[in-house]
Amino acid sequence: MSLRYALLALLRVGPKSGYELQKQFDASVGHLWHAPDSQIYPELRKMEAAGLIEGEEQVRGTRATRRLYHVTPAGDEDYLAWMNAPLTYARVREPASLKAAYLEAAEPKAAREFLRGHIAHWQGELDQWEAELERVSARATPMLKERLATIPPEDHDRVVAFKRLGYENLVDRARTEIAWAERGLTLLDELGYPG
Amino acid sequence: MSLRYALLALLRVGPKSGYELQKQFDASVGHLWHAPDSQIYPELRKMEAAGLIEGEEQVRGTRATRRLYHVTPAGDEDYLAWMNAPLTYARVREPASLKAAYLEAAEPKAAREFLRGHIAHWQGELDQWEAELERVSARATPMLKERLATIPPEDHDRVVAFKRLGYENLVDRARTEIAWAERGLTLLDELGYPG
DNA sequence: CCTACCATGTAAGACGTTACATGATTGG
DNA sequence: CCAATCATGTAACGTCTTACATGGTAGG
Repeated sequence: MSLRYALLALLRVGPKSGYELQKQFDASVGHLWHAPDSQIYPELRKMEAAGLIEGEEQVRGTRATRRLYHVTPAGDEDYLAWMNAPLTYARVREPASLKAAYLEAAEPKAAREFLRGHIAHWQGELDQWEAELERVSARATPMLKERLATIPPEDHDRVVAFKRLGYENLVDRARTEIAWAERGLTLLDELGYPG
Repeated sequence: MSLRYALLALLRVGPKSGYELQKQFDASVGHLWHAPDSQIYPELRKMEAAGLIEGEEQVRGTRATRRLYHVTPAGDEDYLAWMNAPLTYARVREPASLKAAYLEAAEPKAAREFLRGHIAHWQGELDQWEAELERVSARATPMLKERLATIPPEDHDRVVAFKRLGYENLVDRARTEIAWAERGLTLLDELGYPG
């Protein structure tokens, strides 16, 4: 259900086409909530059917069209209701924990590669999120610029602070995962696993 | 796909019925990977069809039966292949980050409640995982006892160490989430949100 | 006899992934 | 004219959740 609200968050900044949403998704909210193209278009249609957004058919060249979507008052209301409602948490489902808990079944080499891979994965994520955090702090991302342009200057700091908070959650997460996997590697050393 | 390997991990310890798996799931792997009853029975049937496990029909009383499943050599091989293969990581999908990043849209009271709820949620998880970590360290959980009984004593420490490692991942995660949300509350204070 | 527990599912729908599929326009 | 980019989807499949549905047995 969060895809809907991720899309509404972007559309509330200004009207966009499915294609634009798809691109900006990857470059902004996509860091927080990934969604493939094939999910965005159908979801937009569903949201339109539910009256949350309205698409305006626009001509492009001679034959092509594009649908420019904008948020309706009902959509705005729905978004705010979601923001004001408590979040429902999904039960944990952590493949890495599951694997770690039974790691004695893996070959020593595979065990070490698992932990190294874990570090590599989260380091990659961390790099991206830290870079995005930098860009947000510098108010340098296109979406953020567009968004700040629509609100009074005295609110800018607040908006940036919350955006930072969102990314910091992921940065913290990645750092924790890396530190844990490094402790795991130390454990393998202690257990005499070949390095 | 991890459900399959969570079930195999349990069945490798000893043969069990769907019902036993369901109960022990909640009390052991369920902490690492939640699955509802309605998913376990069909998955067991699929695994049997794939030749990974075999079910033995047992009589219970006069009319009732139960299926006791045990792992086949093919199932064992499949499990070890999974343990030795690199883990594929899913893209991030963090509703809490998403919400935090747009928290200026929430009412001040709702913003604070969101962060307090986040702390409450992860504190609840943390309590459970820490308790389980204690039980694992004391080698006091039924599944672990059953498991240790099947392997040579010199391997016990190793098995316990990995089990601890798995739970520590979740403990670390919960602590990080709590610390983050507390920083978020401090931010709200700084922004002059009513408390 | 009755209650708690043992035991096993189905059905509908939401959500997500991967792969496939097509065509127009703009700028060089 | 060709490549990059704009633009919009469908199809098939798998996963997960929620709710519904049924009956037997063991122990007091």
